[in-house]
Amino acid sequence: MSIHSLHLNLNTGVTSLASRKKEKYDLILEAALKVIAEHGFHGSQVSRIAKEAGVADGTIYLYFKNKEDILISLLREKLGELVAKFNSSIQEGDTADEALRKICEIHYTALEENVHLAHVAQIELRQSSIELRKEIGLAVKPYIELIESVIRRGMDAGTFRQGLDPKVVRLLIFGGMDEVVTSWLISGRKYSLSEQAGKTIDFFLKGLS
Amino acid sequence: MSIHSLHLNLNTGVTSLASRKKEKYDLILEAALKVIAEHGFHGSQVSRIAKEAGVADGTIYLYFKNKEDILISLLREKLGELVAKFNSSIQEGDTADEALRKICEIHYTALEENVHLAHVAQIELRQSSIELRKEIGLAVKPYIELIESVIRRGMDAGTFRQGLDPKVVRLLIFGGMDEVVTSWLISGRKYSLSEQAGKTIDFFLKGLS
Amino acid sequence: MSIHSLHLNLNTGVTSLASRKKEKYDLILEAALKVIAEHGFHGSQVSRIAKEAGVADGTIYLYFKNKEDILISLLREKLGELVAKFNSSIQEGDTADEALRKICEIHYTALEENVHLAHVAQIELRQSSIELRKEIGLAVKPYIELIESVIRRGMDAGTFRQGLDPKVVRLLIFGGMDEVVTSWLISGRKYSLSEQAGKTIDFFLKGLS
Amino acid sequence: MSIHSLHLNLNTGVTSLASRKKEKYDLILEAALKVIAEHGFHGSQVSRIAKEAGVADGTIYLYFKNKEDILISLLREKLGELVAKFNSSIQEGDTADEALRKICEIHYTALEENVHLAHVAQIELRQSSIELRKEIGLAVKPYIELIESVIRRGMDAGTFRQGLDPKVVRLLIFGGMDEVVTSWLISGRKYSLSEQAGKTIDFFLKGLS
DNA sequence: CATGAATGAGTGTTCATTCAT
DNA sequence: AATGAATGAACACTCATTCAT
Repeated sequence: MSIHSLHLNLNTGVTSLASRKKEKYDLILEAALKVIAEHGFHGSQVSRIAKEAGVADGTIYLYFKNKEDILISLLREKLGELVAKFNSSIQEGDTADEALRKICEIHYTALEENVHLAHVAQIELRQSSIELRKEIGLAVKPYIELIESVIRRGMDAGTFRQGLDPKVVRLLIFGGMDEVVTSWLISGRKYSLSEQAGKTIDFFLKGLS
Repeated sequence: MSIHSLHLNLNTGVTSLASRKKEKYDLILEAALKVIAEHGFHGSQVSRIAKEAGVADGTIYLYFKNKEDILISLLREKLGELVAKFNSSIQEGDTADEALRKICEIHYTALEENVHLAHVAQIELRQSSIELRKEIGLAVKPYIELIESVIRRGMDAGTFRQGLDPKVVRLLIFGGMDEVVTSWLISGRKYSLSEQAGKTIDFFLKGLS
Repeated sequence: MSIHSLHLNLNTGVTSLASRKKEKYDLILEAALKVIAEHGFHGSQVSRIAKEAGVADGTIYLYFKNKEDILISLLREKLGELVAKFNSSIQEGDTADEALRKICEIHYTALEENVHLAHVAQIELRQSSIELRKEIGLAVKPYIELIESVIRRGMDAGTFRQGLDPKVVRLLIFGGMDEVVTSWLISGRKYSLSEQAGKTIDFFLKGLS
Repeated sequence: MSIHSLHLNLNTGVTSLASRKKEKYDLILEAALKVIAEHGFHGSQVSRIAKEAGVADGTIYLYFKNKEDILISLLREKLGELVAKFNSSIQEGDTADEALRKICEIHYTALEENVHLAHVAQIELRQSSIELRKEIGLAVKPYIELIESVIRRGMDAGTFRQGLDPKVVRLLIFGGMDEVVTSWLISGRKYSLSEQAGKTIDFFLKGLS
């Protein structure tokens, strides 16, 4: 390392190397989110994301392995934030009903408030290769497991009836909500998504009969 | 057209010009189904589908407008068959419970028995352009409406409770089943899909509580 | 052979086999002229010419070796008609001046009266392969030689001055008229082409000085 | 690094980013000129031009919008050079005769000395689409207007006779020379083109009579 | 003679990724 | 670390021509 680079390091002394790295990393992810939401999956060339982020094409590859890595990272980061929000919202003392209601409300509200993310998560990211879809599955898993844990808690507490298979029910709940969100998006968001939470929970809790 | 030619058409119904045309049309669709299921959406070049069908590349374009048209046609044909199966299975006298149970059982069984179709419908076709996705939506609509009609029938007969919003419930039911199928596929089909129908219906009918 | 096709033969019984052949040959050429003039060189697929002529694609190949052969034949026929028109117009007793004036007038008038032919000859046929261009050269040759013969006649008669090189002058005359026609076409035919004949001949006869 | 390369570096020390960009731009144009002249319009695939220029296919598209853009640029550059040559050759004090003589001599000499250019300009470029032909027309226009200005100058000075229509005469002159060049090329260049200039001017100035 | 379904060679253009600077 | 010019593999689609009927 030369004196010149040392000098540069002194200049950036206030922000650590790690945080600078983190800054540009986030910059690119935010750019990717915006570009994909605006131009769709097929209109999201690496060069366009780089331009939006204000960096050179090559710079992308200093922070991400390849294009797919950008998408996977994007999902992981955003979904991680969402799961963190759930965890902080669901109090220890919540009943299973309350926890499930919160999950559904946060699910709908978070996507309603962040249409970009909703569009990318529900529409664009699903146009990806098998490898990417497996990664998406991994990223979604913690969320599905969160739902399962709530179901188990309800069954243990006697709030939910016995005989349910939590592995199947978690899918039915996640898939149901997922479809409601996609349908809302495709409709052109002509109604309030968060207002569907009541009906959704009502169906999940009491079923058809 | 004379009586004679009409008569001939009846006689040669199996190998008329129209049916030969139909044959090659189906041949290509079957090849497309196989190739997409095997090699994924991105590995399904037109030339590969042509090779699998045993026809020249150019022949594809005598039967389909473009590559996307193959996929749309594929979905329309297969989904049409499925909806026909539903309609012929659901008897007039069926209660809403029975009808919903049949829908779920046919949904799971049909996809379990035709893994190629399941793979294409659940994984590959979702990686398509917005235009294609709209077409898919149109193709799926009759099915979702079938579910809605069963819900309404149940509510009218007093089998299902009042206060349900059929527009939301139909999404929760379709989305739930859809997620179960996708999960089964991604798991590597390590368990029986059709055996999940009981638990699924149980949840739909009685809910969690 | 059925009675039906026999009946057809009776209908065409008045025209000999040769003339029927000739008829379809001409039919295709007329169709080609129309299609090329309307849709341009690149829009003139063999199938389109066949459709315009009311015959099957394959029928074209019973009368012409290949696509290029259609174009060459087209030019030969039409240019042949033109040269015949010249020859019948130019009287034995005409002076070279009069003959040249007639050539120019017929050249301009014929193309003005047949815009289709003009378009194909001046614009479309020049977009062809080298082989075709050589053929075009051969087809045009008799016409250029006609011009040369008039020049020689004028020099022999003393009407035209000595020292001219007929081989060069014939090119200058043909090229000049050709450019005037093309320019008129590209301009959108906003003025009368045949009215340019006077000025053209005036320049050819007296030059600039 | 050797003295030789050092020497070269000194020589090319002035090469700015812009000039290097210009270099590759010219490189591709020169390659296109050579390839089109050698293999004809239809044998000039973009990949062949790239190979001849020693660059990758994709590189072409960093400098040119598309294939047609290469041809248009080629014509504009080369014709621009030619017009510049005319302008610098024709002195203010030249009489119209002298100016016209120079135009004809440069026209013939320039094309005789650059057979590639001659071939492309006279034969290949004329096989292009209507859009391209319009571009060609635009590129040729300044040259035709140069001829017209000389004619007008001669008429004003009394060198050329009155009553001429400069708009028609410019076409007759340009078209005449053009045909002589094309004929020379098609003949296989078996005689000297530049030696035809005398006869050509002689005809233009004095006409036939 | 006539048909027209089938053929399959041929190519301009995009864009993820690299690497010399 | 950052750049961005250069790379080159990959692919849908057209259409002149053939040939079994």
